[in-house]
Parts: sequence; C-alpha cells; structure tokens
Amino acid sequence: MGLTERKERDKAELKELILNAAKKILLKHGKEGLSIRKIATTIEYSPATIYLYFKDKDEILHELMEMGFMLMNKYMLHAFAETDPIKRIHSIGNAYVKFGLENKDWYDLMFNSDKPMKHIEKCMEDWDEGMAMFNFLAITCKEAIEQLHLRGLEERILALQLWSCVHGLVNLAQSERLEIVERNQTKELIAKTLDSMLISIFKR
Amino acid sequence: MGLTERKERDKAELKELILNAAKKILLKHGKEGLSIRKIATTIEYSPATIYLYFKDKDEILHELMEMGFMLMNKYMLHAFAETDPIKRIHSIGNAYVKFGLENKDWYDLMFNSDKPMKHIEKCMEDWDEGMAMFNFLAITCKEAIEQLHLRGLEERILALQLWSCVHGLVNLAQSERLEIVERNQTKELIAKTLDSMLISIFKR
DNA sequence: CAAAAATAATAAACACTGTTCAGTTTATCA
DNA sequence: TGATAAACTGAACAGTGTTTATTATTTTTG
Repeated sequence: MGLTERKERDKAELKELILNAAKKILLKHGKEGLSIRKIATTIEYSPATIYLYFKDKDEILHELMEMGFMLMNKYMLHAFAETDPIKRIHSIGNAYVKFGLENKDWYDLMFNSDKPMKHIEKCMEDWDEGMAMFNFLAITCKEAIEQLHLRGLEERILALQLWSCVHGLVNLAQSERLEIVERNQTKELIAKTLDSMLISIFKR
Repeated sequence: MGLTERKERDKAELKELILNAAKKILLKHGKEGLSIRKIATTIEYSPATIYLYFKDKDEILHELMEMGFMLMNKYMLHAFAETDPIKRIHSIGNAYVKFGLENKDWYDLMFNSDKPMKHIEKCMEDWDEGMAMFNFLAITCKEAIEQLHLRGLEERILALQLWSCVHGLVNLAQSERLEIVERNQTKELIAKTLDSMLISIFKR
C-alpha cells in the first residue's frame, strides 16, 4: 500500500518546511534571532506542532549545522582537487577563512556553539562532517610532512595547529576584535595574517 | 558637606553588591545562567532596582569583563617580568592558554561575546584592557623581530597571528572540539600544539 | 517641627523565549 | 456510519530583559 509512503512523504515535507523556515530566519536574524515561535509563525503552524517533528530546538540547530557543512564543502571543492599537499593546505586555509567571513551565521552555528555538540552524548557521531574535514586536513598534513621531510612533526598536531589558526582568525574577525588592530582594511589584514601563518609553518 | 559623599559611597556599595552577585552567578552558572532576576534575588532587591544602578545588562557584563581582565593580568605577571622578547612571547602564550582553560566563564565573556563590544560605539575605548594587552604583545613582537632579524615581518601581523593561534586553540578546547582529535589527554594535546605553534614561528 | 521636594525601591506589566499537555479537529479504516 | 488513530493547537508554565506608575523613605526647606 502506497498510503503509508505518501504519509511519510508528507511528514518529510513538513520537516523540510520547518528547516527551510529555520534557515531563512537564521540568515535574516542570526543565531540569536532564531526561535521556535518565529519558525511556527513563518510556516503558519502552532509552535507545538514543531515538537511533533523535532525533539527540541537543538535537533533543529543540528540539522541546520549539517546544511552548513554542505555549504562549506562547496568552498572546499577547489582544495579537494589540488594534488600537491602544501598547495592543498593553502587552499583549505583560504577556503575556510573565506567561508567563515562570508557566512557568519552558518559559521557561528557550526563552530561557535556548544549546544549541537552536547545534543547527543558522543559528539564523534554527531559532528561527523566536522570530523571528516579535520581528517582530510590531517591526511594532507601527513603528506606535507613527508614531502618536506619535516621530522618530529605529528600530523594531527599540525592539523590542529592549522585549524586553531584559521578558527581563531575567523572568530576574532567575526566578533569585531580585529578593528582593534586595524580600524579599516580588516580584509587585507586577514589575508596578510593567513599568509603569514602558512609561510611560518611551511616557509614558503 | 560629607553627606553627599556618604550617599555616593552607599550608591557605590550597592553597585559593588550587584557586581559581586553577578560574578558569583557567572562562576556558578556560566554566562547563559547569569540573569538580572537571579542577581536581584541574590542581593534581595527587586529586578527594577538594578536598573537604577546600571543602564542595562550589557553594562554589567562589561564591568564583569573588566574584572576578567584584572584576573588575566595576574596570569601575565610572569610574562611582564621577562626581558627576552622570544621568551616573553612564549610566556604570554602559555599564560593566555592557561587563563583560558582555567577560567572558561571569564574567557567566554571577554573574548566570545560580541555584546560587550557593541555596547559603546567605539570599541577602542570600550575594550581598552584588551587593546592594552594586544599592544603589549605587538611591542614584544617588534623586539623579537629585531632580535632575530626577521625582515619582512610586520609586528602587528605577527601579533595577530599569535593571538589567533592561542585564541583558536582555547576556543576549540572550550567548545569540546578537541575531543574529536584526541578523546582523552586534551591537556597534553593543547600543550603540544601551543609548543608547535611557537616553534614554527621562531624555530626554537 | 511640619510641609514639600527629592530620592530610593518596587509591583506589575509587556513582549519575548522553549517546552508540555490536555484537548480538539481531521482523516482513516472496519 | 461509527470507532479509531493521527495531526494539530490553545493555553499554560517557568523563564528572560526592560519599563513605568506607584509607594515608601529620606532630605531639605519654610
């Protein structure tokens, strides 16, 4: 019987509707401005209905996070195609920062809130897209270490080092701390700093 | 007449009372758990009273932020005393990370919320303690560049690079992202990464 | 000292938030 | 058609920051 199927499709449709509304509100009003009630009024349902499709707000945020990683992946496509490990690391770094600067709300959700992590106990499974990206970076680091004969450098440490650098830079930029360093031209400042980071690690 | 003086002292006392209560709640329940109403019940006043002493919640958060910087300064004392610029940078880095890890709530308030920045339009004056610390780092960087004859390195770029590194590392640690890299022994991981960062910039 | 003016404090309300649950409406099936 | 199941919601609960009209207290003045 195709009835139950259609039922499930309907259910999936409303779920999609909720998520699309949530996405729209996120991009318009930011993480703080995203509320269950705003979603409800947007899709013209009662707030209680949303709880029939999602356990709680965190579950919605988590699904949004996954959408964010899909977007981030698009920024990484160029890096994925690069064969030379050092060039690939440069490419990843640039893509990461570009994504962060151009998608503040997504980045905020994906990297700046602990809620999605705590939702399910084992964040390993919960944050698998994030982990996949880190592993890709780590593999690239391993290749780079081998190519440059950098002995005494653990790839996971190097990967974490790189991640911290770009994450910190994006973070400082987003919370407007960079305007302390340089009032205007923050974009140039970011580019320069990112360059300096990569150069100091791989010395050109 | 000493009466107005006493009045002002009384006023200052209640202000102090409010801030102490706020601090206590911050340390017990974190940034999210800190509310005007909780402060009010703690000091046994009505919530409205608090608005006679502070413009809004942000003003309280901002004053707490300043308290946080005073605490951070204590962590930096050792670094302030160091004369060798490279050693001083190491010392600053270690102190920064130590402070961040041992004082999550303070750090969160000082470096992870944009609210205190937006409170007054010119964040330069608003965040003067933060700026002072950055300038101290930048001066140290200048000395280090001169000592190591690292031409082509701008001190403010280098300072920002260092700041991004430690800030990113502390941030990832606090939001429990490091457990992706290494389930246990995150402390060792942080120490190793910090070392690697400093070595890669100054090559031992 | 009493009346007036200034100060201090608050209760109550407003507009929000996430979440739950007892009901009501709607659709399905025998 | 009547019973059952699924979908949906109104209203409430316990919070949040903030404002305003009102009351209580203190100080100043005539």
